[in-house]
Amino acid sequence: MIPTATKLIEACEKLLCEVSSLEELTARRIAELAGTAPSAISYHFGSQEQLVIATAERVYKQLNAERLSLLNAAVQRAHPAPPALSEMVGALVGPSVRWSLDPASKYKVLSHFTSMAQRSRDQELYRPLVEGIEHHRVFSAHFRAHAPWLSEAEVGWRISCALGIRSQVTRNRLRNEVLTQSTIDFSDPEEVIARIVEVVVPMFRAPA
Amino acid sequence: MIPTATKLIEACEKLLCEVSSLEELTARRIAELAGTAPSAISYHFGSQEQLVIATAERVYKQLNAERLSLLNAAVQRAHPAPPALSEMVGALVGPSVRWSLDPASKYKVLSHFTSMAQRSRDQELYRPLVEGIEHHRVFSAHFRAHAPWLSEAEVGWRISCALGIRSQVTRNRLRNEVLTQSTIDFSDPEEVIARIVEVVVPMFRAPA
DNA sequence: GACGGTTGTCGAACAGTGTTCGACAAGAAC
DNA sequence: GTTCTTGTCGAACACTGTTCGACAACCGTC
Repeated sequence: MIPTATKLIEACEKLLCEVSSLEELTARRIAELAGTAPSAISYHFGSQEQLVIATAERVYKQLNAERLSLLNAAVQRAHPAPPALSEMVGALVGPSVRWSLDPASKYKVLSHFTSMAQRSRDQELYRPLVEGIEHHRVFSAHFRAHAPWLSEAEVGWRISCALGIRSQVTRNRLRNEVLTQSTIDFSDPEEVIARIVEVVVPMFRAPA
Repeated sequence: MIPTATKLIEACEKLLCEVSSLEELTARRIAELAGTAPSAISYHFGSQEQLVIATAERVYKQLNAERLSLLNAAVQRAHPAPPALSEMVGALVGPSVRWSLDPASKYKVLSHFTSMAQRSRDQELYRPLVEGIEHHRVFSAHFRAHAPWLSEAEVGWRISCALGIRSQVTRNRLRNEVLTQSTIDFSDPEEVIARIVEVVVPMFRAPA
């Protein structure tokens, strides 16, 4: 017997993947798919918004696990030397880029979630998720081994920049294609990752 | 006598600036502020969504004008030499960064607009605005003078990356503060711009 | 076994949303 | 004077997320 709360999360996740716009995600449809009543959402999660947050949290954990697993694999391969900068950047931005281009992935849960976070009236709800960046600290340590002239904060800033570039390709694909005159194939994740590596690596070079 | 359509745009703009969440932007409030009936929105613009698009378009034009004016000023100052890379990057990302930190600016119109664009069911409505990048072409030309080893498309890609980094600071301020351990004052636009310049300029260096 | 109390489920009702539609008015064109 | 267009308004519609009271199922305690 699956608990209703779990069934709601699973229905919400599935619906978020199918739907092309958040307007199509309604409490009644979630409840129907979960085989329960709409009021069950409020009862178990407080609101529909918090149900979506709980759903996204699960997916985020999977994404971050994939990042760390890629990073660890790179560390193992290069051991005892530190892994190449390009491999670390690839581990950081690779999973999101691949997910965003894979229709079978759960990436749409995340993209819908971030757009919901921006629209919400109660920003506090999102604080715990936004501040959860332990996985980034792991990256920070390895990056510093490659760029000892940068402080931990400076490395953190560059990680943030890399993620900003990643968002630009996963969110504004159309705009990117216009700006690059379609010379980059933004439907090929490996090419996109290579291009990101190309601009991010120089950020870690020693100052001239 | 101001036409009703104009009054609606102005009311929408004002409301978008005051409001902290898009949920607070309702047809009835817009109509009330404009001194007309809610149905006037559908009559003049087709839908509330299209009214917001028309409102955002006006603001975008002002932002892009400011960018080009900064770029031209830099060109004049440096003439006949090309302006410094840092000044061009500043002209590109500076206006959005300053607006986003100035409560008196109309930046909230734009941030609400982009979050609405992501949620919409009808992406086609936004295509004209997203594809409008003539102002970026002007930047592209000047960047190339500084980095002749890059193709126009490669320069466009770097412009896109710079804008992605910009979005990261204007949208995810909280996350940035955590990642950089509050060593960067993200409420000071000039410091933020300097930090962006610091990571973007190396992207244009010649390959090693 | 009988009894409260907790926990969960359901459906009706509520206040709110954007949009549609028919009625009506003002003005221009003929 | 009539007809057509343009614009405005308010009532109505279908929909939204959430609340609330009724009811059922379970649990521990007497």
